[in-house]
Amino acid sequence: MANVKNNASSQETRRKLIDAAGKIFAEKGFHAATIKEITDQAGVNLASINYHFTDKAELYAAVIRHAVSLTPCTLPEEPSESTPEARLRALVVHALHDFHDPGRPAWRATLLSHELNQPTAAMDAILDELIWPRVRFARGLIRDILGPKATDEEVAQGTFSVTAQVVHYLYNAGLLRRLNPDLLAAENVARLADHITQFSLAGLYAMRDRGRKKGSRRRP
Amino acid sequence: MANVKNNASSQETRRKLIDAAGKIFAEKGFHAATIKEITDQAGVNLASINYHFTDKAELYAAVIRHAVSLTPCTLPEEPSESTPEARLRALVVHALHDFHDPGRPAWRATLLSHELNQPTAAMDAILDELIWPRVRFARGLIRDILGPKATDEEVAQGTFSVTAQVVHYLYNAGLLRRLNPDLLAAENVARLADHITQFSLAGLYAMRDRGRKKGSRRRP
Amino acid sequence: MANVKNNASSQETRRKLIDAAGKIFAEKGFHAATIKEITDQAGVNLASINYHFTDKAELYAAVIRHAVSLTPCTLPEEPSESTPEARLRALVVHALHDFHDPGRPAWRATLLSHELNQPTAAMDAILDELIWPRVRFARGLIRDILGPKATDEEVAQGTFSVTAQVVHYLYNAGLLRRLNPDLLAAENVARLADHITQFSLAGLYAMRDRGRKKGSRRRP
Amino acid sequence: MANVKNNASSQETRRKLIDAAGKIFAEKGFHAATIKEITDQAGVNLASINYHFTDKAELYAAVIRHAVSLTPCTLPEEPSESTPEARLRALVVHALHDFHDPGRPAWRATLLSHELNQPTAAMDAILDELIWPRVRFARGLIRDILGPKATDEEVAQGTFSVTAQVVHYLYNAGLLRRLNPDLLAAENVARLADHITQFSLAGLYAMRDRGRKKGSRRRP
DNA sequence: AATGAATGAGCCTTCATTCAT
DNA sequence: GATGAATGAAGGCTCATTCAT
Repeated sequence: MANVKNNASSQETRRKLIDAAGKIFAEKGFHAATIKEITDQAGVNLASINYHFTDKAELYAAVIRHAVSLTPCTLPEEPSESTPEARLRALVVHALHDFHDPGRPAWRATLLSHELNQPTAAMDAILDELIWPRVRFARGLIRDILGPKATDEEVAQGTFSVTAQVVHYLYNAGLLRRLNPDLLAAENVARLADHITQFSLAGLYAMRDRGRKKGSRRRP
Repeated sequence: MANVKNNASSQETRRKLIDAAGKIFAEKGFHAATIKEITDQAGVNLASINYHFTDKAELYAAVIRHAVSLTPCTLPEEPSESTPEARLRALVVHALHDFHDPGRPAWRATLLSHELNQPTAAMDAILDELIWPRVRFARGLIRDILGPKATDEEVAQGTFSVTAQVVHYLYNAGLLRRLNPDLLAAENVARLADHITQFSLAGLYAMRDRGRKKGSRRRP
Repeated sequence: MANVKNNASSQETRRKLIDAAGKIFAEKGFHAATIKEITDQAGVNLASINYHFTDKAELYAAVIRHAVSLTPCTLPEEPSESTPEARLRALVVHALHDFHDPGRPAWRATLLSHELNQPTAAMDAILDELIWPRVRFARGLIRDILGPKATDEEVAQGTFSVTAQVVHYLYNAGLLRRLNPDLLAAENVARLADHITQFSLAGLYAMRDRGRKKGSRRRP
Repeated sequence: MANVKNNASSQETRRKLIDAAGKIFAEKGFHAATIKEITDQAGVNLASINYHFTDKAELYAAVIRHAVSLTPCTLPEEPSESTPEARLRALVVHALHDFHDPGRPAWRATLLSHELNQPTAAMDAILDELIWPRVRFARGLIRDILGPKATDEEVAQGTFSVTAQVVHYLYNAGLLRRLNPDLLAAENVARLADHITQFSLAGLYAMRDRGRKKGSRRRP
């Protein structure tokens, strides 16, 4: 009851604070960011943070929660009769766009990758609400592609390779832009998505075929 | 001049400071780490840092430089007549082991990934001495695999996908360990290297074959 | 004008605030007490204090005034023909009970002793309405006991010794309880009152007798 | 080891801080006192408190410890063949002078009475090193005066009455000065000591005599 | 009359840095 | 070269108070 303020103006201030804080935290990290910077950016009083969030740490947690909640778990729902290939491509495209969706605050991606790099208490929420659903979804899809004989380890390996490429794009964008200016250019995202899909499908099919050979050899 | 101390005991203090600082910086990041913590850990006087490194920032830079220097550019020198497959596997295995080499301070990997995530001025050195040589090496290898007709973009894409998997393993180890305890277990690193190699080769071959088809179609 | 609110609900809020404030001020002193604590305890809005009392300081003054008003100057009205001994005992008993009267808020005694220890502007009111009447009453009684020849100084000295014992009991209860658990036990108050009366009477008689001897010597 | 600084200049700063803090804490109490006030008064840097005492609270504790240590337990050692009367007078005079000894910081008495009124963790030290030795000493003396037949309760009661007068003088000096300007004047301390002694002796003798009568009546 | 929101002043504390020895 | 002491700048937080509704 103490921290639940329902007034409209209150919500507005909270929103401004979370916006500003998200930006600054993403730029500088938790410790280097100062609450004065944040409140200045938000155009509110310095003591507002304490009033609305008790604490700098609580504000940070709220920002993370907000960032997570901005990443709805609407995974691409292809008609189940679609080919696994189509579904994989949908997944890759969705992930690549979703994270850098221009409709979302620009700091969302950066902040989350910070948190992944140096987890705080807020990490659990991210894991539960953001990571796990996607991992499960991807595993299901990849199991479909690898076929019924795939072992759990093979599914995990395949998921690892696919998500690795997506995550690399998402989290190491800053570095990659310096290494591959063209590749990362916004207008080329679709081609990169194509590449990831094709590359991964080939890899997965190879896993499946090798599995079959092993299997047929094992059970002649 | 001012910062070059040649005394033996002086060098010893510098070494202790860099060791301690590396560990603490890796754990907490630059801002959250305090120089008192570092000097306590190093067992030296609090003023030593300013004496030997002028600055907290300078100490950090020195630590990064040290970490970089600890990562010599000894890329796997396979006989050039080896098959590209063998050379790719050597690259993957090398990268996976190199980063987590037990002969190096445990904080080296963490610190470098911090720096990649939130670059400071020290980033350029890392890029030049650590990243670029490896990227160039990988690109050369992948160009060999993709064949002479591969475009620059295709080389970059292939390199992206291969390095993505290695980097994912290296930087997101903490997260991955929670998602795939088995996959990341130390004793399974070799199998993961195998998987990455096979998966990537399949992907690269698919790129090559597609390129050929496209090429043959384009120039009949 | 401004501070006189006549509404019934208003008076109710004032009462709740004074009650809560009295308790908290007594526990922690003026500075350590926060108005949030007080309003929480009172179950009213945080801004109420400023609305009803203008100020934290004004609230404190009001609390003190209330505490003083709760200590009516009903001194023991023994029939004047009673022996001085009986009247002294009545005074001691009255003082011992009056202060810790269970019909009064428990914080009254503590708060007043705080104020005596670190006087604020409210001190004058206490002095005028609480202390002086009692001192005058006691002096009158003791003058009766010491007899007409007693000097003003002797009266003051006698009053000092008698009130010292009462005040010691009242203000240093916390400490005394640790030194003399038995002596301070509630059920033994009557015996302590007896003791104080007898002890003091003996002391006063000795003063009187000594005074007479001196006097007879001085005016032979 | 961390907080034990042995340098001469360090000790000097600590002394200046304790002096200033003692004065300010005595004037305003712990919460109302600000460390800026204290460091200004001491003529040292604001951060010195943290350096030497870690904390405002630790500084306060150090001040109390210092005040206690300034009150050596040198109780008046009258030749044991002295009359109890002489020894009682020595005790009273000693207590009255000791506390307000001009050779001691003026804030010592005030500070200790604050602490008695609102005990903090430092209270235990005061009790052990300051209060109890004196209480034991006084009880021994009063038992001598009351004679061998005195019960423990009688000893406690007698001690209560005697110490009440001393304590009243010591702790309520501020108030008493307004009620009895003459009585409390510095030049009259000796006469007050005389009065307390005589008054108390009379009270004690009365206790003794009453005890004897009771005893003789009880065991005829 | 009452309340939730907002504010600004001020306090304690931390910390990197400098100084004197 | 090394150390203990000192310093000032700045940060987070608390709190009494005010404002708008």
